[in-house]
Amino acid sequence: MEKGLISVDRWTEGSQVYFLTHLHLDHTQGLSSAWARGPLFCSRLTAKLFPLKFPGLDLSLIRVLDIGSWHSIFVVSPSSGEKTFVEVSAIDAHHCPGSVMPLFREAFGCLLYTGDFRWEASNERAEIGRNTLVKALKDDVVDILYLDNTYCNPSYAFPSREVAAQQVVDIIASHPDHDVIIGIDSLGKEELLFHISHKLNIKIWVWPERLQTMHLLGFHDIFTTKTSLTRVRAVPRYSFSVDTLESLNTMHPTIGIMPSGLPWVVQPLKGGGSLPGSLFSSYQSKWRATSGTQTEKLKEALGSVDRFHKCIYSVPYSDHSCFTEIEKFLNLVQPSNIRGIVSSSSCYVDPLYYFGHLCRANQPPLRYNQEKRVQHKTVVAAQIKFNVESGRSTKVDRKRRTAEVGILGVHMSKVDALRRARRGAKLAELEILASNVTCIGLNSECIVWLQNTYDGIGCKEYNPFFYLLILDV
DNA sequence: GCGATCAGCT
DNA sequence: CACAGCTGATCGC
Repeated sequence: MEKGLISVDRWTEGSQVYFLTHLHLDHTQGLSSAWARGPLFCSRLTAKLFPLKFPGLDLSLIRVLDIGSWHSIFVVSPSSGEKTFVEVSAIDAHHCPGSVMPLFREAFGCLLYTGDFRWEASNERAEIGRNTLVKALKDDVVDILYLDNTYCNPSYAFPSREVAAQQVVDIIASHPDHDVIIGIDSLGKEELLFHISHKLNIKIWVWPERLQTMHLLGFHDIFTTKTSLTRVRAVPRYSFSVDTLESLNTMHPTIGIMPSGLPWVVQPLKGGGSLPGSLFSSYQSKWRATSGTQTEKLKEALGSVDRFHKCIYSVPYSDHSCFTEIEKFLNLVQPSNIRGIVSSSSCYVDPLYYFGHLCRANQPPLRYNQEKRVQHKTVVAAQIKFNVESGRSTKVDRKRRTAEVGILGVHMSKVDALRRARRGAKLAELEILASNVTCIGLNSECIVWLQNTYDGIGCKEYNPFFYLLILDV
């Protein structure tokens, strides 16, 4: 297969055209504000979000792919020097805002790259996605399907996001006097938060950069950075921990909710399928040990909601397709061949293991433009984002550099400050706040307490405490 | 000094 | 374990 034409979610040198499926960090490794390697195709929404994630990026390099419409891209075969074209369309991947599945058609066939995707069957939006895909494919056969195989195992079974969102609403409603902390990422889960806000008629706190994102996505009223306006806060997932929750509970009754597709093994394993025995054992033993029969009662009451800590609920809200959804998707697409995109997981399963029988590799495929197929020898070399284990150097003893002391005694290096600035946090304002802290009502006891708490938890600017005590004074 | 990359962690 | 992500440290330019 000829390399050097097109890369998807891969940013190394050597391609003529680059595609981004969505703006999650693990798909943009290697992409930076200084990007200059070539035209960058993405969805309209991703293009809109780009300046926030990559300020200073040369926007003239961005090419917008509208969902369902076709674009012709001229490329040059590195080997023969021949000019040829690739047609590309985009299907909504329903993973996070702006996420798309690029569909390529060219002389040698048809390729579909799902990126990360969720293929729900039950709602109107999913129906539109399905119709867009059917229309785009027409009579073409997908020769190679690059598949998001994150949950490509029958063990992974979880409900639609609509159902999971209602489970979250039920949990919050059943804790009317509790504060609520929900762990989210920099992009995604907006509809969950919208559902909560809509059903409970409540605003939702998010951190400042996330509010900017929400505004770009068109949400203008339901999100706030003022903690006094709501008891529901969505915080970065990495600042969400048992320690954080326990600390918050020393001040005010607080529950945590983790929306995630990960630890859900609801259905028993069917014949032929097995996961390594250790895969979930530690996770499961954790909540079994701490919650006992209460967990069972809760599971009965709330379906597949689990509680692995007395104040933390885990809800099966996933932005990736579960096994049965992958199956439905494959029944629809019926590709000639499948390649899994996600290979880093220890429970990686080659999609062919479960879905090989759905492939029509033995059938003579009906290809797009048979004539051109004979004339040109170029193929799309979609470079796949494989997390191949590279020979990593052995561990080196690292000396801990003395950290500089920043605002409020929080350890903050220059690197921190830079990263913070890149994320759009207003460092200067925070410093002013800190220097005038007595003027805005925090007494010295409170500051000492804040310093201790802050250092003790080890979370930095996104720590719920931080905004609780500082930004909303 | 800065960006890229790695290791560690959740 | 790791859905996606942050942080600290090192290395090369």
